[in-house]
Amino acid sequence: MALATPDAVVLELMTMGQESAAYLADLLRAASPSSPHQELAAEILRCCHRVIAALTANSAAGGKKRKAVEHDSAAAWSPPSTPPRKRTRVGAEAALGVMRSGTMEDGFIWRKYGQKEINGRKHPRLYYRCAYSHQGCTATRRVQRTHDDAHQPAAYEIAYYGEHNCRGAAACQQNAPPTVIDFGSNAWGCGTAPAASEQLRSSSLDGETMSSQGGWSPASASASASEVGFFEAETTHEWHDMAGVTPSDPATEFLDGCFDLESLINDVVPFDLDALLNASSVA
DNA sequence: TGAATTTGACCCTT
DNA sequence: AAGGGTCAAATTCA
Repeated sequence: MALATPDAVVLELMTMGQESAAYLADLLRAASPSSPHQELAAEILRCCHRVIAALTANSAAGGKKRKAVEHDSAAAWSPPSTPPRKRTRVGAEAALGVMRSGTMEDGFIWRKYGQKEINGRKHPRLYYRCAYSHQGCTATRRVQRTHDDAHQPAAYEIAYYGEHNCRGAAACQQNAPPTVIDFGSNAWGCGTAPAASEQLRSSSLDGETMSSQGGWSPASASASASEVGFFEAETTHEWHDMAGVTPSDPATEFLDGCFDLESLINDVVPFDLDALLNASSVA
């Protein structure tokens, strides 16, 4: 699985947006050659082009490269008689994907192996590894509850490390129910298999139990995991509202894509998009 | 009784 | 030295 930096993610999504906008412009042109809405589509195209140009220039200038995950699984599972292995810190930069969700479920079977109080965090950080780790699966994840608002459901920030190369992942994918969003990846692309859910026992996290449904963004559904390394999923509750708005035409699809992109940019990408657009228009 | 979870300690990185 | 990730013995659960 390729590492996806926020810039790369934006670039991918912007490219998709650009293609959608072009398609939208074609549709508008075909429907009504003199439609003033064509200008709007053209404006969207121009914006996409500017962002892509700016991002391309930015990466060409030498953006920070994310460190690759150095999971030495052989050493990690060496018997106690061997010398102590060198533990590799899997910091935030090594995460293959980070998501926020209203649920901790993602369809995989995880085994908790640790819990830690983190400075400045109200809730402990939970450490899980794939239940099929004995098959050599190196996938692990870190779950951090992000806020505890009485008016809002729990939100979790989940960072994924390593890749699922176990049979469990394949089985999971096969059993994915219709509610599942396919990310086009065997690493993330499976949903909540009921059997798996029941094996997931509730953790000690405030006595909470895992939700039986995952909440994934429909807008993210068409993106592969390699394209979206970090995205935001709404809570399950909010999801059902979104589920009713099924993209039925290219225009709606495009707007949904913009919504997804907007949240991604607002919540994830640490740069000022307006400034970026201004800079690229000046250049 | 076996499997999963909890939790304090250990160790690595910064 | 502090913070964070992992180990592994103890505990809990089905």
